[in-house]
Amino acid sequence: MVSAAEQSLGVLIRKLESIAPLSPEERQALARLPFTVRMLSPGQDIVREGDRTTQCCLVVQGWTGRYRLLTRGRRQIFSFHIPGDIPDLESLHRPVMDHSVASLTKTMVALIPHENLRELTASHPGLASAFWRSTLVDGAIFRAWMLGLGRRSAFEHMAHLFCELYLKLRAVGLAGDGRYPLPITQVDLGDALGLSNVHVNRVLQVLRGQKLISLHSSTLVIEDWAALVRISEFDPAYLGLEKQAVL
Amino acid sequence: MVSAAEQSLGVLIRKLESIAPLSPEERQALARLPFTVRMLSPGQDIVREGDRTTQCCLVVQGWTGRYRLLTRGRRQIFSFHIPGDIPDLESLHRPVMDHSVASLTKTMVALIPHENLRELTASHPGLASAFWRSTLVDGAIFRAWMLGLGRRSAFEHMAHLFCELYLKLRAVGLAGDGRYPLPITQVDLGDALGLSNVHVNRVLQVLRGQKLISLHSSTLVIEDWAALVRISEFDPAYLGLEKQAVL
DNA sequence: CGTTGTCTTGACTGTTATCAATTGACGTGG
DNA sequence: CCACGTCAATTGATAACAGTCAAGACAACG
Repeated sequence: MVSAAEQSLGVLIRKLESIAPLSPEERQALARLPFTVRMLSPGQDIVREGDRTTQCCLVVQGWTGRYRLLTRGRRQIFSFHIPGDIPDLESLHRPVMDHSVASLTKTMVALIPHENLRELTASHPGLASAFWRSTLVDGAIFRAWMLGLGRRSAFEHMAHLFCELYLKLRAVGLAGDGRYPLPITQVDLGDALGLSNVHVNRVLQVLRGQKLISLHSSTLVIEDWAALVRISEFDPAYLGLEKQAVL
Repeated sequence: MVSAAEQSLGVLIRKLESIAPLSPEERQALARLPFTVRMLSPGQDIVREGDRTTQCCLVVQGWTGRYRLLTRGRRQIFSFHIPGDIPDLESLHRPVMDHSVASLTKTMVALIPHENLRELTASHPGLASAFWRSTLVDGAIFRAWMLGLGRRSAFEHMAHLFCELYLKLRAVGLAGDGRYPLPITQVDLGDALGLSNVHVNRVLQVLRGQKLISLHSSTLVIEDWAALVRISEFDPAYLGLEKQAVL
């Protein structure tokens, strides 16, 4: 049996190792972090726009997303966050949130006080640098999404997202063999892609019809990686991952 | 007569002061930076996607933008950068560019070697923090643009951008009195907003027709700030500026 | 076994893109 | 000073992509 705190530490280490190798001292320092674990059902806010935060939130199980709302029920999701991610890492330097973070699935998060993260990064510059690089990769992903929102068709945009998610999940061991769990609703997908749920549904049907992907019980199977990459003009450089054969 | 290097220092100091007050020591350290000045005509690339950089680029005069291209001539501009901004500051930590930076107008830039910036931030944590905050604000602006690209109408989105630009320019003394220079083409505006140039033109006509703005010889005049804020649901919190009366 | 949320489908609407042509502004050189 | 060239802005006509509304099917879960 693995305790929740051990699991939190595990996903965090796995994520950081996907950015840079960790020294034994760095691992020990991470192990001393106090993780306060919380379970969430889908659709619960973890932090809200306008909140002044004093802790960060590490995703341990499930998916979360950052988002903002507009009038008339419009929502834009800015990013998906998977185990190992710290969606509100920026709150360390800008404590007042300009957006919200919510669970998209059943989720386990571990809360870590800013204080402890500050000590950690002050005494371990290598970890500070890994956290910063992770923030910059998030920024690169924002730009990739902007390109999709502004200039790709719904079809290309969705194909691009599925490529991105595959590499992101695989980097932390949550995908492989051309498949991964996609535990979110079509509404969430639409709010990330800037599309209506109806249109998401139709575009998914085309992607399946063209044998690019298939979906069975919330598992996405990539049936034709090369075609997905081609039509969405996907170039993985922005994700900052080590080069690795894809399939 | 002000030398180009003095002018570079001036805009940089003004920008940093809009983020955090500077100590005399910090000013002196900034003054010791070597600025290599370059003049550019509109539409020239400063750094290109894929480049491995060894210096950063400070905008001294004119506007620049970050962008990426897709097939069929599609372009998405991710951000506008005005005097005082360092569009490729992130290259300090991720030297391989995942997008390009280009001049949008006649532009003066000052190049600063990474080396010198690293020395500067290592010996002046206050400056390091100001640079990071600036990077995080850029990230917040990305999210604001994503919201516009994904979920606002063209009309709302453009109104929102005009509000944002007013506050950004005013923060460094380049706007005031409800007006500012808007020296870019409708094509550039469209590539930032995810719209065709034709549609940009038509939306501009509506904005003028409703007496929200007017445009004379590349000067944008805000005729009805309150209405712009209302229709675009503009909330300036994300820009990280000090509170200040708007008009 | 019914309730609830999610997915799916059809019909229709609307925003924005595309294509093509014209007008306008500005700088240059004769 | 005017003719010309160039680039940006504007206009009109048409098409395409994606949204909205409404209803029904399906599936998970208590």
